[in-house]
Amino acid sequence: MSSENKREECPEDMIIFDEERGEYICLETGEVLEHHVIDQGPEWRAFTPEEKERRSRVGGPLTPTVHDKGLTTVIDWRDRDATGKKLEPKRRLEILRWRKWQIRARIQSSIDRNLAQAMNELERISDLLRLPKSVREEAAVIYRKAVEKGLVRGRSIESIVAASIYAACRRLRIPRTLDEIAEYTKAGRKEVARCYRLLLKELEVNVPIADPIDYIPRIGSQLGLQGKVMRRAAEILEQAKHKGITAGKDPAGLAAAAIYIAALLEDERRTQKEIAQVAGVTEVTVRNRYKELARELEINLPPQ
DNA sequence: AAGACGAAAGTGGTTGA
DNA sequence: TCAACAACTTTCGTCTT
Repeated sequence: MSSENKREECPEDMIIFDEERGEYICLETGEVLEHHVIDQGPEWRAFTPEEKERRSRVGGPLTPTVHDKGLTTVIDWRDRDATGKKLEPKRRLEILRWRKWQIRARIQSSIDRNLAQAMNELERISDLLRLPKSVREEAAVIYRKAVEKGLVRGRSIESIVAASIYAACRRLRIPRTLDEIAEYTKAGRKEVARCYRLLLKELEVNVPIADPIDYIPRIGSQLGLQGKVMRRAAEILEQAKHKGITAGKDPAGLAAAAIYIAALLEDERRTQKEIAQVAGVTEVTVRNRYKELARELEINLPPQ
């Protein structure tokens, strides 16, 4: 398809994935490169002999988000056989025992039990946040490592799961704030943040520093802004980064401020309040950041 | 009436002795 | 472990559109 060609034409670092809409967007041209990419699920074509070998077995794809990697058989709860006939009482008892045994075997060790529960949590939170599959799987891998290292002992599964999700988002550069994730946990922001720091320290999970530019497509699309506004905002942030005035600042706040300025310049004005709300910061922060950006970069704002 | 502005005081997290 | 510190928030009165 031509959209694939377009994506190749675009320089790598200028492509941004807007996971809200499932689109790849080029920051240079603002062009939508690929529509409706919901997530990158397993690819079922096999190109090499080994791949064929790996994929020839029956069953779903192996996936780390199911605690046993999706390999269990589930015995139906209905007391009927494959043809739908009711089972004989004796046979029924046998099946009952079998079912019980299978459940025990499935959730055998404490690690497995832990993972089973954790994966439920992971799915729950990921669903609420509408996270793509790639993040869920990354989070599952991180969580698994945490369990294996015994980091969960003494802490709630939920908060470690939330921390894993946050780490996965950061790794894959899918901007989600800690607050958004912590919102769906009982543990609260503070505890999740502590677990997140623990994960960083104890596992070798390296996380790229949060880039405010990553927040632009999300905030921009939620405000219904045109591509040119987002491009302008990205330019502003790029300049700011070179000037070294972005360090230590909340990336969401910086992105919000850049968008505010860009929207003014492009005659697509949005109020500080609107922007602050979707960016998850206050108006005051948007104000402070945008004043600073305008001053440092000597941007002349149009008179209102 | 709504938006923008900035001062002042409070919060939570980081850093360095 | 404690205090200093920067960034951010909350709140509020004032000015502008």
